[in-house]
Amino acid sequence: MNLLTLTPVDVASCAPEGLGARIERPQAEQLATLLKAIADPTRLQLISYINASNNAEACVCNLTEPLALSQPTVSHHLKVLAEAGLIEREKRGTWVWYSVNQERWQQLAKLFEV
Amino acid sequence: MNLLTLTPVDVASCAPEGLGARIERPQAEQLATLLKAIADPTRLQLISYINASNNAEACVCNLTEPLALSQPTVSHHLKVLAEAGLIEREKRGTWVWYSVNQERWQQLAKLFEV
DNA sequence: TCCTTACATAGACGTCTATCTATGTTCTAC
DNA sequence: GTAGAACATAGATAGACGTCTATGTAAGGA
Repeated sequence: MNLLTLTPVDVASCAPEGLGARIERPQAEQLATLLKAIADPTRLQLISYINASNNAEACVCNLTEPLALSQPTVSHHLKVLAEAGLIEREKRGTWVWYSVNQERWQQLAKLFEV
Repeated sequence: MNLLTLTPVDVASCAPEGLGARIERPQAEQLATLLKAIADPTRLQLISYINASNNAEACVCNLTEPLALSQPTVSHHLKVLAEAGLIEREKRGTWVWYSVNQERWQQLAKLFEV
């Protein structure tokens, strides 16, 4: 399964019941796609750094230095997160501002409800 | 980072504040290890199938057929989940019974709290 | 118009992962 | 103690992933 070729996912419809029932293959694949997006230390840090910034938004140039990664690498991870719908992208002039999609983030919590 | 060489993780200490603060590298790596364990469609299905079984436990031979996977492949995935502390293993005679570690599962929900 | 800055894309490379077949181990039954 | 059943481990292989360097694109300023 390729992370980058899959479309964003409606989490609420993927796992409306948490672990209450068997998860069948298509839903399991959609959920795994979403979880793969955050199952990376760099991307977890990116999300938390964005969220902890002023106005809970950050541009790429604010993230490369604290993470000690090249700009293309940061862009790559942000793209993965954006394609999973976990962050949002807004271009303002030369800068691109990223923010966490709080609603989608909270939807993920439903998977862990019993 | 190798999933199988890392020791289980205390989730509560990893992400006690959800996204409220920056996640630093060591914690990000521990969390990612845990998330990688469930960021796989087969393992998500295994967890849900185990949990939906009688007494919320299942042996390997109950899981190979519904998932259409070989026995060694199922064993491999169960090992990954067990090493992450997400399922527990109990040998009774010839059979080995696996069950979901509900407490740890719910701890993961804390990551998604705002 | 040209330069600089901010960001994205392309391509390459080493590592990790998911699966398989083959084999080992442990337990029960006869 | 031998045979069979249940499960684990080992080794191999194809594909995916994270990172980099190099390059492209778009916006702003002199």
